Amino acid sequence: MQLTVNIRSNVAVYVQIENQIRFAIAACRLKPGDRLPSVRDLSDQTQVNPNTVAKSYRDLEVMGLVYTRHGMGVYIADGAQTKCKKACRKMTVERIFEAVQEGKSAGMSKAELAVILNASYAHDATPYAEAPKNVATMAG
Amino acid sequence: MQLTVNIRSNVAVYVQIENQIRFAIAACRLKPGDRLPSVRDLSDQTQVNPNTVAKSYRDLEVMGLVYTRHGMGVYIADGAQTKCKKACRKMTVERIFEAVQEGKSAGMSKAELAVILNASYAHDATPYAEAPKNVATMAG
Amino acid sequence: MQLTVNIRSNVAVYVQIENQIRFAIAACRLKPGDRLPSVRDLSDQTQVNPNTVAKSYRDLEVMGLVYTRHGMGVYIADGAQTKCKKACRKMTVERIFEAVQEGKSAGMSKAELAVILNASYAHDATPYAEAPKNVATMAG
Amino acid sequence: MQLTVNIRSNVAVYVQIENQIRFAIAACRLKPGDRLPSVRDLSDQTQVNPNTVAKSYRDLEVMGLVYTRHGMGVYIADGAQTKCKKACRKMTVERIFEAVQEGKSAGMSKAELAVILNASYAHDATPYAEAPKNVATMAG
DNA sequence: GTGGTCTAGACCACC
DNA sequence: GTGGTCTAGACCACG
Repeated sequence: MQLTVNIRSNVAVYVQIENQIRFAIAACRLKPGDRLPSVRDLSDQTQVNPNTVAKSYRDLEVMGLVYTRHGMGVYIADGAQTKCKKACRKMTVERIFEAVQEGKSAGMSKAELAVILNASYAHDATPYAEAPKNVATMAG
Repeated sequence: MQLTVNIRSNVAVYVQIENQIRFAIAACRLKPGDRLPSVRDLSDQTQVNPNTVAKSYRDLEVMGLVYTRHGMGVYIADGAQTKCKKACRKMTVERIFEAVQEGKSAGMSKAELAVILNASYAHDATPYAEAPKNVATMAG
Repeated sequence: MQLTVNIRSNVAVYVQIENQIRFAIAACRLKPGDRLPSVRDLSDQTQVNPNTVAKSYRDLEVMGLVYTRHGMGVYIADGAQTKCKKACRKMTVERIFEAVQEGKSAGMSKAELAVILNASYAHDATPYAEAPKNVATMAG
Repeated sequence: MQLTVNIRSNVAVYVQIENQIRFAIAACRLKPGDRLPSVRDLSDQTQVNPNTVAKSYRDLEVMGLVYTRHGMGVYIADGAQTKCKKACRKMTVERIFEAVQEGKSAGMSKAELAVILNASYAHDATPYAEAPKNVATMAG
């Protein structure tokens, strides 16, 4: 389980952590029973304040995606994948929907947007990295 | 020039106003020399505090998209469209890029994402409205 | 008496009018007894709202630089030159002082500032026009 | 980082703050990565309302000179010095240019203006203080 | 603790 | 009538 955090992103740090874990669950890179890195380890690894990591874990527990075994660590809960897949899909739909509405409103064509989507999909990026320039230009 | 504000959106009100004006400029619905509605008028129309509207107008001025003639009103600046088109496109590219990376990371296929994009484009929404359910489900 | 008004200047229109008349008095281009253009003529000539021109004339009268002969027009007052020269000099001193303090604070040398002054003086501009690029660059 | 605000200046308070920071960046007294004083601290120190300070910081962010880490503070951005130096120089050039045009128009000689510049440079003032009388008179 | 947003209301300057 | 500035205070989100 490798997490990356982009401090300069406009997405809050704790949300970045939560989402990466949720995506990993949705994509089966994390399965029920798997153990998450300890707060301290993840904090060291990502250079993020331990309080922030703890908040992410707490939120995930509230969502019912993980459970804590005191003194043992934090584990993926049963049924997490089903919940995650639904939620992740909804989130992605909403974000694409918003972006598309904006693009339309600014006069962009459907074809143009499709090109951007394809170029984005072709690109492999660490989560929350900035979009590379060629994505923007190749669709220009 | 008709603006709508969605108080329930997670996007800040003043950003909603700024963006709608920027999109309008990018799409030539507002041209250099056109006058924006007065702060008070827009405030009345949208039920938003005048200070908030003024904040939007000030930001647009800092971006060089509008200029103020004191006592007269706020006007679209020369060259605003060029600046806007670039900036709006970049913003849309970034948002789609992020959403696609998230979707990929959660195990969604390119075809699936394309369907969402098409469904979104087909839908006519007021800016900053929530995505309608059928967009999510029809692509499900 | 030829006046020019730059709408895009950050200096208020009525101040631009007042100052140009004051400078003209200080430099003896306008002498006691000379008649100013009528409010209406100046308004037509400069495309400025008549109220604004009238305000300028009123201000100048309050300063004791002009006097109004009802139905006849507005005339330069006796002793106007003495008053103007002092006031104009003071104004110029203050503006240069402020600009120099700013330049120093931003790390500019005295020599650099002197070059800018010389370049500015060499240039003949209509009042309140933007500084031409070569002034900025030749001192770079 | 010591800031002073002159309430009696005709320059808006928030602009005074912005400019002092910009000059500090241009002169390398503030470097990329440095943290600005917190909004509340600067507010206490200068006796200015926190909203006003926040407005300055926001504007600087729009200009790309600083970036915000939510909950952490505001930091000088990479490349800020280059942007600042250019902008500060341009501002100073414009102000001197305008003042010189005014002076010329009022009949002042180049030598006279140079004397004022030298006297101003020799004087050490806190930002936005009024020009001391001797600057005006020594050049008289 | 940090900054961000929004409201409310006062006062000023310009046209 | 127009926009600009500043204050005051509340509430939220982030770390």
